[in-house]
Amino acid sequence: MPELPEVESQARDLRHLVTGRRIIDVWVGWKKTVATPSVEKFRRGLIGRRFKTIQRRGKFIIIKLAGGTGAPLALISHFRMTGHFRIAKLTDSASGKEWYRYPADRFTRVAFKLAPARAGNPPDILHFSDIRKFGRLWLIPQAKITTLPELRDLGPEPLDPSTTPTVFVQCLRRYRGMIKPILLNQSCLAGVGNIYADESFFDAGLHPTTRVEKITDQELVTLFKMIKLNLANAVQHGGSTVGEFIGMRGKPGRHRPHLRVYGRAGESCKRRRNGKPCGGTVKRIVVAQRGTHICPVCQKVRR
DNA sequence: CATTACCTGCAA
DNA sequence: TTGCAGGTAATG
Repeated sequence: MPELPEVESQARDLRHLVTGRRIIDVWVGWKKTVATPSVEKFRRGLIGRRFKTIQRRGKFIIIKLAGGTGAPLALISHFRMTGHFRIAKLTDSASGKEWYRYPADRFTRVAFKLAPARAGNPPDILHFSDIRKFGRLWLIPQAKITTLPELRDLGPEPLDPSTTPTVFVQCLRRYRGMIKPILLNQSCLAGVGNIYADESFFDAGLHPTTRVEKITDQELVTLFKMIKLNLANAVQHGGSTVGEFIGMRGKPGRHRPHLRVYGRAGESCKRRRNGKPCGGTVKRIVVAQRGTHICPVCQKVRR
């Protein structure tokens, strides 16, 4: 579920569903999902604390916790390829031992049992589900959020007004080589992944293998605008959902039909000029070991 | 730079 | 059975 719009959608759902809720138990089914600290400290740190605020940074979700003794803590998540949160009610009467399996989900790696929202209600289970087990969770003091290496080296937020086209262009000028891998490395913008990179290159009429040093400032500004547009539209639609459901209650994102190249190999290009279709066929190539989708008519290779 | 590793499921 | 998947870190 993983690019900025999908993570933003999850963060918003979390905000509505778990803000203020208290964690009363934690189950860890795959130890490596907990990046830091040890599983025991992770459980001890979380139990008894409440979800206070929920923010997104790039593809990370940062949950600040309240309560407990000692330094205030933060729970941080990264979904990588298939991670996502889901919430379910623990209405089963046999809710004792295997509460984390309710409802049945083979892919739950970590589960958080939340105290009932109101007396008399059943507890809720917040599942961190992740088919491929690449997703990670961190529990660290809030004071260390900005120094966590994974967060420290992130570029600016694409949709933040303080991230101007100039900021973007000047950052890219520090690099040389193919534009796509540079854009995907998160250091000039945080949150752009494979789908929205391909869509933005298409909209900007840029071939993803073009070397940055061969791209003019003006073209980079256009690329930046297209990135913002694609991300903002996708956020409006609740993300793109490619494989699994992404909504916290199982609702998929609605942006998929708006994609113009990603996942459309072999189909006709959607671009029209003066009302006439471009006539090209979307092609799948490999750039920096990632599947890449282009229209060979709209996006010319340049050396 | 490119390749490999981390994992599992699914479609061809 | 092979290749592919929304990501990133580690290693030549």
